[in-house]
Amino acid sequence: MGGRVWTLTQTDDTLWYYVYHRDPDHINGRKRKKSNGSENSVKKKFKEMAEVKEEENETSLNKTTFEEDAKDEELLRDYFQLGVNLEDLYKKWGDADAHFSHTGNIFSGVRMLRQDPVECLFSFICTSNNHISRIQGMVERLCSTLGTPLCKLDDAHYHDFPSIKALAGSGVEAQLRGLGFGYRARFLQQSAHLITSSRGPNWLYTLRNAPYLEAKAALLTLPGVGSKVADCVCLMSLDKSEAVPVDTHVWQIARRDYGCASGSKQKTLTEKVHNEIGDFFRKLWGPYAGWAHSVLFCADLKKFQKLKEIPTVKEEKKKVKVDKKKKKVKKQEAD
DNA sequence: GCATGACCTCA
DNA sequence: GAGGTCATG
Repeated sequence: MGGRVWTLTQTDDTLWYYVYHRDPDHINGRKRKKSNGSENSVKKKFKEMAEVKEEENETSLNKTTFEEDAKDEELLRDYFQLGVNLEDLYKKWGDADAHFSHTGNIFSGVRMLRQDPVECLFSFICTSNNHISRIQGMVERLCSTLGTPLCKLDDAHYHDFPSIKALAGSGVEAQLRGLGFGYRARFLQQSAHLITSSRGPNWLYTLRNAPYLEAKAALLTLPGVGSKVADCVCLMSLDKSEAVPVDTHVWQIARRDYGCASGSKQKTLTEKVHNEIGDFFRKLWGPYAGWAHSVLFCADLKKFQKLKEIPTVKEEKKKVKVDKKKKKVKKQEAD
C-alpha cells in the first residue's frame, strides 16, 4: 500500500501496523538497525513494534516521526474507509431486507477497501473466466516481473504493483503469455497502452470525482473490461459505493434468495440483466448497495460455509447466560 | 436483444 | 469449468 510494505494485525478493537521502508538503510524497519534474518518473522515484528512504541513514548519523540506516524495512520484509515460507519449501514440494510438481516448477523464487519485504481483495474482484468487461486498467482507474477522491488522479509522479496507505463510496453503481452496469463495478456497491455497514449496517467484517478455511470462508461472503453470488471473497479477503487458487480454468482443469489425474475429465462448474463440486477439491489439497499452486496457475496464463498454452522456471538452469549442459570439452579439443589 | 463460440490455463 | 469479454450472427 502506498508503495511500501505493511504488516498488520488486529486485537479486539485495535489495528496494529508496521511499515517497512524501501530505503536500504532502513530495510528492516524504521529506526531500527539491520537485524539478522532470524528476527524477521512477522509475529516478532508485531511484538517488536509494541516495544518500539513504548520506547518512543519514553524518550523524547522526534517531531518528524510523529508526523510521519500520523500520515501512515491516515493512510490506513483511508484504505479501510474507517470514516464509514458499518454498523449503521448493516442496520439499514437489515431493516430493508430480512434475508440480509440474517446473513449480516453471521458475517459482521465486512468492509470495502479503498484500493488503488491502477492495481484494482489491472488485477480485475486478470479475473475473466478464471478462479481466485490462479488469479492470486497471476497478480504476484505481475508484481515480481514488472513492479519496483520494495523490500525483503523472511527471505521473500516484495514488489510494488507495476505502473501503467510498465504495463504498456510493447513486449509485455509476450512476456505475460509466457507467464501463463493466456489471452488476458493482450488485454492488460492494450488497456495500459490506451491509457498512457490517449487518456493520460492521471485519468483513472480523475474518475473518482465523476458520477458512477460516467466512470463505468469510461472503464467500458478499455479492452478486457466488461460490465462486471468495470463495476468491481468502480466499487473497490473509485468511491462508487452503489456499484454492484454482477457475475453468475450474484445473479444466482438474486434469483435464489430474492426471487428476482430478471433474465430468468435467459442462459447468459446480458448487459440488460447486469443493469437490472444492479438496479434491483440499489433499490433495495440504497446508495451503499455495493457494500451490502459484498457481505452476501462473502457469505456465499465456499471457504466461509463453515461459519454458518457456528452460532453467532449473540446466540452464544444467550447460551452462556442460560448455562449459568442452570448451574445456579443445580448449586441450589445441591445446597 | 439475445445466443453462441472462442479465448488461455490449470486447480 | 472457473468471480468474463468480445466478435459474430
